[in-house]
Amino acid sequence: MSWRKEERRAERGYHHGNLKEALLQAALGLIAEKGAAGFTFADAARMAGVSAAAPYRHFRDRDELLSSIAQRGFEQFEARLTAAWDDGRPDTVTAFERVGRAYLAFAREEPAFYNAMFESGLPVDANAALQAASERAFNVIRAAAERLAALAPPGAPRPPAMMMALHIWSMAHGVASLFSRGDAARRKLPMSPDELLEAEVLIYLRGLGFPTERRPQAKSAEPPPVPPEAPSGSGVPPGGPWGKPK
Amino acid sequence: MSWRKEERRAERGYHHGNLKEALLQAALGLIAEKGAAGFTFADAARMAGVSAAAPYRHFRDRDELLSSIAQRGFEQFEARLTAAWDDGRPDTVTAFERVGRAYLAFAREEPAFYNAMFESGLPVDANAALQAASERAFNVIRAAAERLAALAPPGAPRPPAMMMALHIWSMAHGVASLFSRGDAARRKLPMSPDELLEAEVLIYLRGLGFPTERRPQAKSAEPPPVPPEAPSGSGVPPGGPWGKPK
DNA sequence: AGCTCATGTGAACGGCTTTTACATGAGCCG
DNA sequence: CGGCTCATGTAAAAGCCGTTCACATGAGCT
Repeated sequence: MSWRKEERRAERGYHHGNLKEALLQAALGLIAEKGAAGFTFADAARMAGVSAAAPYRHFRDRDELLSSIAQRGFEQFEARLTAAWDDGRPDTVTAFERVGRAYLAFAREEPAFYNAMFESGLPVDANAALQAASERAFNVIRAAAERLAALAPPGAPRPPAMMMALHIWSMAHGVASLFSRGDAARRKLPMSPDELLEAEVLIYLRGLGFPTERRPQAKSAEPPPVPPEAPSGSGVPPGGPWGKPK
Repeated sequence: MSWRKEERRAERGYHHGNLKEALLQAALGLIAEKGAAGFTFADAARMAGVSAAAPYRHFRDRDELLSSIAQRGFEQFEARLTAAWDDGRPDTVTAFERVGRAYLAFAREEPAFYNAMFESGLPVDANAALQAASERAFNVIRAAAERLAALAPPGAPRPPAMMMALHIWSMAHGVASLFSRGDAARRKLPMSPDELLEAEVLIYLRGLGFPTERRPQAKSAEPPPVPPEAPSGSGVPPGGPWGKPK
């Protein structure tokens, strides 16, 4: 197999042709394997079949490659959250929970992106484009929270949508960081991270007085009536959001 | 100032006397400054005034030093959470929220420990002692949740204490990670991380049907009556847990 | 065909981690 | 007190990484 390098060189010639992309892909794989801390610029170059100095033609330094990956991650993240939200269909609460699950799914299925985005220790404001991408992703949650806030039961003071969005974000991020990723997933739990987060969000929404049942809503007209008997029993499946304790 | 090294050597002689401790302290300072990723074994040695090879007499490798710090961190963390809980005085809900604030305070005031414990990327199960220390810290939250669960309003199904503990942990960790530490703290927020977490926990507890007012409770006898008018107004300060929207 | 400039190479520097052979001296034993 | 021993520290070296620099290559334009 020692002809590999020469052959690769012969195949591609002196110039790679698409090195930037190849480096991003290589780095993605390496980060998925060994984490952002273990990832090495030289390794990525080797994997792409170029010398250790070549990457510097495309990235100022290792950090810039990392933050490029983080930026892409935020873009894909935004796309997945947007798809999960699906403009609040079929009803706001259901869609909202789907966003929560999408958050966890992303953390689980794209560990490299998630790592670069949230665990690589690179400063949020290092790159203006990065920060913007991060904000766009958050804005999906924020917009969803706004729709949800608009459905708040009348009478009670309306919760600020921004606060709700931050709360949901912190729940999803907390569960993902602690229980849903790599080594952390090895902590033994009585339930899956998905179930854990779903219950958490349901209880939270109930605390805000929302009906937490899932059924189609009027488009955006009158909010469904809150059962007058007591919000604590409103529409939650029997046993509450956490199922029956055995 | 170039006599410094020789003088230090003269002061301490060939043997340091307390190198292990000195290295831990040096590492703590370095991690606080530059994060666990930027921290360097060689730097710690330099700071302690010894050669780069000396640390290997006390730690198998860099990771072992890191996990020693994480372990100490979990011990101090446990102590602070235990103090905050204060065995549920003056009432369970108040004490519970104090635990939440203690979580954030620790993340803020001991960034080096927090970093080593949660952000250094070292596997949770690398070290049995580390894992045990981590579990002891979590058990404080768990025990508090158990006391809280015992106060659950009668009639409704009782929430599993373990689940509550995990929920609270994820909220505190999410807020700390996203908003309360280093670079992340630079995200602009409409409220302080402490307020954010407090509101989050209050809403969550209300979602479980808990009275979220703060007033002395009977020792552990009958839970205070839930005002029959509506849990959504029960004891929460005017404006709800989030203050008045302006 | 010739030129130019983006892209890739190899060598070199300094720094880090870890290992190895050797140095030192604190504490114990006789 | 004298000598031994072993924990603790040192210097040197190997191997890796990030980064820079002068130089090579060849794709695309004129």
